[in-house]
Amino acid sequence: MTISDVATEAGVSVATVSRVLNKADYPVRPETRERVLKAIEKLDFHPNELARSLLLKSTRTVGLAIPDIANPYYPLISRGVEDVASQHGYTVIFCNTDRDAEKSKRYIDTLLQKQVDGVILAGGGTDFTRASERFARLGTHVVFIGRPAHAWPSVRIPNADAAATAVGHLAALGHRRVGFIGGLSALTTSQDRFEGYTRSVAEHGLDDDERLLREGDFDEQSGYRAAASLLSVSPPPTAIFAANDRMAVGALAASHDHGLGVPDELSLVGFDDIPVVSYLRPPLTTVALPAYDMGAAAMGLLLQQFEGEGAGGSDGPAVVRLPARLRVRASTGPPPSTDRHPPTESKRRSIHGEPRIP
Amino acid sequence: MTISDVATEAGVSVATVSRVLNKADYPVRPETRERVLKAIEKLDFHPNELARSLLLKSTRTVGLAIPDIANPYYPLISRGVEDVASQHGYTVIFCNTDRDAEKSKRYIDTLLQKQVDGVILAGGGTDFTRASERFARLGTHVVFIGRPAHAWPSVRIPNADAAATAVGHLAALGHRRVGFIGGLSALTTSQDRFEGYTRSVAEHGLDDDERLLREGDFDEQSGYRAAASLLSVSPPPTAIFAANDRMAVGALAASHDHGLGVPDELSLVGFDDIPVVSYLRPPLTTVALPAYDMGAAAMGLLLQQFEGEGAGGSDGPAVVRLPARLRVRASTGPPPSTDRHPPTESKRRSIHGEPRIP
DNA sequence: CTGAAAGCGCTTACAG
DNA sequence: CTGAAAGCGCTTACAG
Repeated sequence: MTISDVATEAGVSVATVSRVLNKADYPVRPETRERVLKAIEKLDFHPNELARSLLLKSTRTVGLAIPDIANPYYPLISRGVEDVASQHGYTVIFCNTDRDAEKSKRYIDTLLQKQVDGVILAGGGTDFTRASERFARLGTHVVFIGRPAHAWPSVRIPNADAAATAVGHLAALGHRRVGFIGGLSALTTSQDRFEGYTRSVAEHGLDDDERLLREGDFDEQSGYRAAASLLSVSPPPTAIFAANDRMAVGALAASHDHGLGVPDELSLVGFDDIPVVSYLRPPLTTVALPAYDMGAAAMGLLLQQFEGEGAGGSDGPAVVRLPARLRVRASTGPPPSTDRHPPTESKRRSIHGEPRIP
Repeated sequence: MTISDVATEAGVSVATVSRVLNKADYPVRPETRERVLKAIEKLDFHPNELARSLLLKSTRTVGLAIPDIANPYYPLISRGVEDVASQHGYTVIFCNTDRDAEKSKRYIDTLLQKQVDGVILAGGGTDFTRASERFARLGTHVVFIGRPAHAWPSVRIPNADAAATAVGHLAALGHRRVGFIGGLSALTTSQDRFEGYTRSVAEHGLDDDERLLREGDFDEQSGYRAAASLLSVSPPPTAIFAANDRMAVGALAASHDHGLGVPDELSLVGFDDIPVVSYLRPPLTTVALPAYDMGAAAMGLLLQQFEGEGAGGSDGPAVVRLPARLRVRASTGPPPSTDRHPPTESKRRSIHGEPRIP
């Protein structure tokens, strides 16, 4: 079923069929157009995009590389990318890299061969640096979600500031010993969140005790273990800040299994605001990231680049900065012995607001 | 950067380049092959798959239509599809239909134009019936995840039996009044799970009270509301079976907010075994579905069809049946007043095993 | 307003 | 062992 079948059926040339298909305003005699439309309908004809793309040098397809769609942080980002793409007639190819160099490379080759118009790279890992140079050299547009190693267009989140705000919230409640469960330390995201923690500890004069630091790998189990280990430190922390929600969920389970009430005996803060955490009991205080918007914005940046093709050098790569927001829920409260540092009235107010970062 | 650039660089014809690229065993003089390889390397050449696919009539691309990747049931299925696809050199295009006829149609047109070799249709909805006929007519292979309206190759789950087993588990614990929170009743999945509930209620002589039935829409909020409403029935159920985990998570939150201890005052069973539920406290008793395997099996069926191209009619469409498994965790226990129906020793044993269904 | 023809980047008989 | 040429299904100047 090709365009020439349609042409035959309608008794016109393929050029005419192509015109009624693609050029709404091209002058075609109304009754000719009508006949062509009828033929298309009758044959249930779908133009072969392969042939079209080959000629037009655009596939209207983009690649999205993420570590793992099964990680609950990514589905919403993906939806954002996908919705905006689909609204503009683009299609998305998914790649789960597992942050594995081998897999990443294979996917990149595939995307290149499929002639994608652009790629969105999320979840970091050092492999992306060389990859993005390759894409760029071959004329494929690149957008990062997160802080890229070099100057690429990107969608950014104030990871450090948000982490500092989260720890500040605990300090305002009267906590002095705040445990930290970090993510994979190779990732800029982890580094930034740790930096925010450190900064806030210094700023509020909290206990600067390296026995309060743990590194997880962003999943529930690592959070469970890290929390269990933190709780055996003496004196134990009265609050724990985890660098993502999944680890915080693990920490919540660990607290429960250790017989500690949250927030009465231990306060808990996560990061990401993945959908389930507001349904935990207690619901989790966390830093909400606009995951859907991050995906949507990344696709928006790509679209912008497609249009600006050959627009000439502007002032540096486009960067979209999206706000994070501390969502205070019931997993945080004053430490067990509040008499040492009763929160002042002004501090208490700041607890219940929803600081926007930045 | 095309194959003729490589040919020029290596001082051979494009035919030769094509041969070293695609025909490992085609006789090419070793030093010629060497020169071609060098040229490819030097130019970082990637063959344009568009041109290749146009000729070969295969894009090595498949479409995956799911309701919503942000629904935690689908990421694992997607991973299964994606991993198997990628292992065999196939690429996956994602489509979030939101079970919306308009969107589904748009996606189907897109997939058809992109000349995908096959599609995997998951999550049901009536739109797929016409869609799959269209695909088939145009030579695109179709595989369903779930029970298709007509005879298509599919990956199946014993929804009814598993639901019956889950309710049977509650009956064995001594429950007589078991509330049911169903999913969208238009879906075969929901219908099957409800049928299992009904069958088990009859089989174990449980209260057959339609005031114990609620319909949700598979998300946490609807589960919360349905549970809240069920708890106001008099007498209230001593256990609730929700047709999926997200609704069960909502029900757990509702129980908590109503001051009911789980499982002491109310037992709760979900369905799906999405990753987070084992980290809830109490961890949720649920029916585990092999989500990853379901995706992997679906892609496997597709691959099988690609190979069996023109193999001639076998005996009906291929169907892969995957087992479900009741995972008994701490959210289920005997009802508050066990004296009425103390579980027997044999029943208690059945509680702690992990029945495999079928 | 319409059509004939070139060409996008490949693969593969066919001929040598 | 290697190359010239046809052709996959389209789009678009160009000519009429």
